[in-house]
Amino acid sequence: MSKSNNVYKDAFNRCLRLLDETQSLPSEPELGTLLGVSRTTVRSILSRMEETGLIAWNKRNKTVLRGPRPEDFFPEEETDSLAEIIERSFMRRLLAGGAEAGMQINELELAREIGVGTTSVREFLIRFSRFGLIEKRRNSHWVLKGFTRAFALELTEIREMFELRSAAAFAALPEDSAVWADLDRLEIDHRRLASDIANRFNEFSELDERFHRLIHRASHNRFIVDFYDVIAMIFHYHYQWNKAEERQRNEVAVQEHLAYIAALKSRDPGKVDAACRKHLKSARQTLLSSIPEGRQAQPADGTLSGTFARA
Amino acid sequence: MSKSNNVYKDAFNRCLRLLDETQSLPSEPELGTLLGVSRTTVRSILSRMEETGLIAWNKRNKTVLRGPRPEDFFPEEETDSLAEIIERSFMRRLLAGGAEAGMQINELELAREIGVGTTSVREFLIRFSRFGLIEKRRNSHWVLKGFTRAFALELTEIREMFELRSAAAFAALPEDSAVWADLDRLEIDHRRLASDIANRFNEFSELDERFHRLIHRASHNRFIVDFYDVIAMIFHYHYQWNKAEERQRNEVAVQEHLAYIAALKSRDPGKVDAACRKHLKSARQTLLSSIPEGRQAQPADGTLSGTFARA
DNA sequence: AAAATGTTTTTTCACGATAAAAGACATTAC
DNA sequence: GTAATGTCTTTTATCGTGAAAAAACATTTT
Repeated sequence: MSKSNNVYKDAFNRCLRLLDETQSLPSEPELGTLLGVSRTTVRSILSRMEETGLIAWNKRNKTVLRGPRPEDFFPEEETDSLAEIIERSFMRRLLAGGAEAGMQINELELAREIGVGTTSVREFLIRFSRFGLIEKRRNSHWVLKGFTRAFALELTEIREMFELRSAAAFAALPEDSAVWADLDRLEIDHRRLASDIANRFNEFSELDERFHRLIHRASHNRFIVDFYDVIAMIFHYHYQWNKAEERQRNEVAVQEHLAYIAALKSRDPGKVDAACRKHLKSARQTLLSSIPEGRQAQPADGTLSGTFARA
Repeated sequence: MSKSNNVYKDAFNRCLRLLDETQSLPSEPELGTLLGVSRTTVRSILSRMEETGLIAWNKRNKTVLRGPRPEDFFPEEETDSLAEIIERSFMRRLLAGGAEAGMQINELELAREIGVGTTSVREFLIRFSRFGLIEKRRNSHWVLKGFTRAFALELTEIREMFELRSAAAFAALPEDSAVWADLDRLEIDHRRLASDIANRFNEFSELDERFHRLIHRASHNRFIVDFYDVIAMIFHYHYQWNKAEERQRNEVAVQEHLAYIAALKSRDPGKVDAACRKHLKSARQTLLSSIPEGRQAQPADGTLSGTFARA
């Protein structure tokens, strides 16, 4: 089957949404930049839009004939990249329980269960290994290290080290740096969210990532910036998984962020340090409380069929 | 061609060296553990040893008939794994010069030049990406970030953060921890090397890695331990590449290590911190001095054929 | 002539296939 | 009955192949 055309389908859907706003589409290169795809893909999109009567296309003229209808869109599930499909599938298994430290991961079986080739699974596992949750035995299988309390503690230890340093670097940035405008924008978004937290509390996770990435970037250190991928990934699944008291947790976090932002704006190293520490401490608590320590217990004779097999 | 049998060949060579020391070989499972391979591979090795008249093999009896001769060994270059071959080849290109920040890396061409399949190259690049020297453009090529001064500074910043913390944790380890014996052994090896530094200075890099890995392990943090892979990789190639004043540099480093070891043994946090800082500072200097800042300059019309192409 | 469109080439992504290596099961030896 | 050997099965490592997507080149339009 070689390669799915999800890049095309996803870009097509995004292009459809663009149609609502304008009378005619821009040039091919411009569309390419806008959608983040090559001109080859842009032309495929335009071809289909012409075929389905969405636009009239003649060279530079791309006139919108009608607005997009629901049936024009490709189904959501066809727009995901293989890597995303594998990651979701893998994480579901990992968090579903019954996946404990020490278990073996079987590439072939994982591939079969998800319905993809082994190569894609192998590449996924290699990429995923940097998150510290799995480990490769040379010439042999992968071993699951488990989403344990130890993992969470090690992760947060580094996070705190990195963020304290980044926050200090942030506060020391010159007055005319562009980051202060970014920070202002974030502050406004935080205030907006805070004022309607009862309804929009689930929008916090996106804001959270934006905020912390901005701070980490101030370190000007690629290892610190890259490490935030690990945190983001863990928190992403953590948010999906642990919905207990979500509203209240996020409400607290928004307030901590606002205090943290104020401290940064004051540019007082002591205040920054204190606000940063306070927020990181409660973030750690939140993460730790979501890890049931009792998960280690398991039926001793479990015929663990599936991807994760007893070692 | 599917898969080379380098695991077998490498294990065979190592097994040959074992032959020199004993009259008869141990059981198959035991040999497997000793060589770090499966019994399947052990049996292939024994088969060949029987065929070439090295041993007489009858079930449990594996009598050594003669010592190994040079022609019994497989050639060194056939014992390397594909991953090693690709890494060496890639690093040679990277350090050979003409490889600057911003250049594109072409999987297909790299694969052709090395004479391997694209899959292996892809997997190598994914694994290698965690070192922070290359970066992937989604759905497109890899970009070389370059072995620059900025890279070295970012690397050492993290290293210093991690090692200071690890060293402090090390010194706080209980008296009965096994690490103190490891440290004693390392101290002895350092003294031995110091006493004959004029001849054995090139043995330092191996000792260096052993020492720092021991310290990092005291952090009990997988991210810190794993990060040492980045440092080890960089220093590995750096040692091969920059031979200038190697003897003198290593001589200094050995003495710093000894002072560092003494500080750890004193378990005085202040002394540990000072000794660690001092050594890390000179390590950073060594690394920085080996990066010629002028490497940015390049002929403007360079027809950069090969793996790294102008962006 | 700068920037678009039209066309062709190259590269990336993903698969199935195959030999090497690991692992599991069955049998024999001590 | 434990631990080895002998045999068979499964998994991993690697390649070649082909479609999707990008990139390069050629031509037209403004």
